[in-house]
Amino acid sequence: MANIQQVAQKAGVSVATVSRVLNNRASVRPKTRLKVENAIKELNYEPSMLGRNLRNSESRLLLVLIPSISNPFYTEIIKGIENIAIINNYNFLLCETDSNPQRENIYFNMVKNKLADGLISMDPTVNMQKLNELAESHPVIQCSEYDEDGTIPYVTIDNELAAYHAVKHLIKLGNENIALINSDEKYLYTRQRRKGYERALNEFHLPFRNEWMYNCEQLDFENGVHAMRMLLQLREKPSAVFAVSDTLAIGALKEINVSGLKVPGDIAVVGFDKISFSNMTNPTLTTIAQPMYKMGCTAANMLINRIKGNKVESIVLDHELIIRESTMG
Amino acid sequence: MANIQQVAQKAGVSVATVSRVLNNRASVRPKTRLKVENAIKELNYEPSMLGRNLRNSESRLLLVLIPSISNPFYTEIIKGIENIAIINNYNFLLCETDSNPQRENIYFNMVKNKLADGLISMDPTVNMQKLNELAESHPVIQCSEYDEDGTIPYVTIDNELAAYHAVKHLIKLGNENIALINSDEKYLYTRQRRKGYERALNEFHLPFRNEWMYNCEQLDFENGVHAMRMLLQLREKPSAVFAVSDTLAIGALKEINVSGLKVPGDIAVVGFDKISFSNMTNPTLTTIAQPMYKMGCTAANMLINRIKGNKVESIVLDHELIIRESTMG
DNA sequence: ATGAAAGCGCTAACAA
DNA sequence: TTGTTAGCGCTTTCAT
Repeated sequence: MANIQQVAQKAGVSVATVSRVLNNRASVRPKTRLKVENAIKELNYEPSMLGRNLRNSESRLLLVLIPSISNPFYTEIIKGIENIAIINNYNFLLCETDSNPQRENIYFNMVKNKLADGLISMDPTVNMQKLNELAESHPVIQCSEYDEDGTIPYVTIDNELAAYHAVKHLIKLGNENIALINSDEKYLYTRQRRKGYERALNEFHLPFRNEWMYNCEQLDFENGVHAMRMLLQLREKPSAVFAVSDTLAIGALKEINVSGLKVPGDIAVVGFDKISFSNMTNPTLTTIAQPMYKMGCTAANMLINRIKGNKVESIVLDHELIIRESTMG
Repeated sequence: MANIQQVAQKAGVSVATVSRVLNNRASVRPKTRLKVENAIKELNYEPSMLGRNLRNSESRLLLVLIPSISNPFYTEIIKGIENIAIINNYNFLLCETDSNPQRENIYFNMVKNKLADGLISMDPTVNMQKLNELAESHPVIQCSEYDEDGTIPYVTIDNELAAYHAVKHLIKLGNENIALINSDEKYLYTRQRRKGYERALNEFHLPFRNEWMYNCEQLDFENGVHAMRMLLQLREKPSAVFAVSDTLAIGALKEINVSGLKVPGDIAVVGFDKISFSNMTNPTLTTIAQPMYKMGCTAANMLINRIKGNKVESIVLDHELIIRESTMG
């Protein structure tokens, strides 16, 4: 593999001139440029980013932390990040942490070791202390889940308001007994969405029962099935369910179906996230859409700004209620 | 940010000794090692991979080409790759090509530019000529889809045999009119699976009709719905459907449901891939499971071997028929 | 417009 | 066991 030296030699110029051609600097005579370009072609030369990166002390690589790549929630956000990254000539590395601190550490170290120029965390299980520590000396942005007390800039939606809208929608349809299938209270968004749920119930003076609030450890299908099974065993069954993720809601849908009840006739269901599969269920799922793509773009832009050394402010984006069959008689 | 020089100075040793400590070389007196370790701690030193990588002329980064990260088909394979990568102290970059040649080029260039040490392609739409070209001078492995005529090593399953098994299963259940919802014939796996379908029909002397073979451009839900709609409009309807992907099959399921027919009572359905959602449908989906995780591990091991300069041979892995509700009365 | 040379941070060959 | 030094491939400053 040829290097810049050999190109310079073959073209009969200095390495500095070759570098100038490579970087499209203006101050090169067209004739010289041509000589260099020919040499590059003849030698099949490809510049090594290893040398360039060391010299410029940058890697042009961004890290994106997610708990699991199989979670469809993240796909659109990632596309947004990718889009902005590519426009700005950055690459990005999708880092699956599996909520495993060791994995997390690998990626934190990549930033510290200059293998990456910055990091976007979308992992709600991330070690906040370590993340804050990293952010002290390196560019870090949080996307979706964030630390209320920390100083790391974030992009998110108003989770409380979104939950409030979802529950209000169910109330307006005439439901009075509304259950909440929620995530673990250790997550900020869980607490925020519960608040929104409670606010809607209070506003309409509806009954509030602890047994209608079910907390799951994971946001997956099985937990949705299980949660719904529990709710259906209650003496006083809910007539509507708000699940804080579509996968949970799809699990609930399945269990309602299995038990012989109908959605939305017997029980209405609202999910959260508008994952692509939420449109493939039977019935299709009413859900809260987050502006995923925009969120990804915003996060990436914030990070790149950070890397450039600029100050960036946190941003709260709008959500939208998507009404589909699971709440339409 | 401190560098190796400053550590050496603070510890009162040479940079070579610091390097030895960093790389756990044996020939360092415990006392000296301690001095260096203290200096590292005091200065909060983190070695720069930029320097190390240039010196070692390696990036320890692997590229994984996929058409779309939102395709659940790839998740388990990726986990396999990740696992092996981490064990061997490699990182990997998930590269979404969107079947866009320009994107593809970015990633090919990363390998040429030494920003990545090798590449695993899982993209059936990849430009085979360019891939073969790259493989001439750089480590490349194909996973799942491959080039029959090329010389690039690959991991895959026996697609023809898998399709044969799926169709035979439907035949054994008493089905005689079996439709095939297939992908585009430009893909090798499409042609291979069609062959398996035809072989099973031939073996049992079953009718073969062109109108029962439906080719889709994309393997998504909407195409499955559409394909099934076409099949249901035929005068002679099939009593069973083999779809070459679960997302297609789930679309077919939906359409059958909408049309008032029952699965498997009226029409039995078999999918392909065993994506996680195939277990969440109603009824659950009979499908062909590929050893995804193993496939990923195998591909990664092959690539790392390639990078080390070893010769590697292509590998064909076993598949498995997973019988679930969509074919069980 | 072009070249010479320093240096980014690290590893390893060689010397001591 | 430790130090000295060259050099990985590139960019950029300073001369010319």
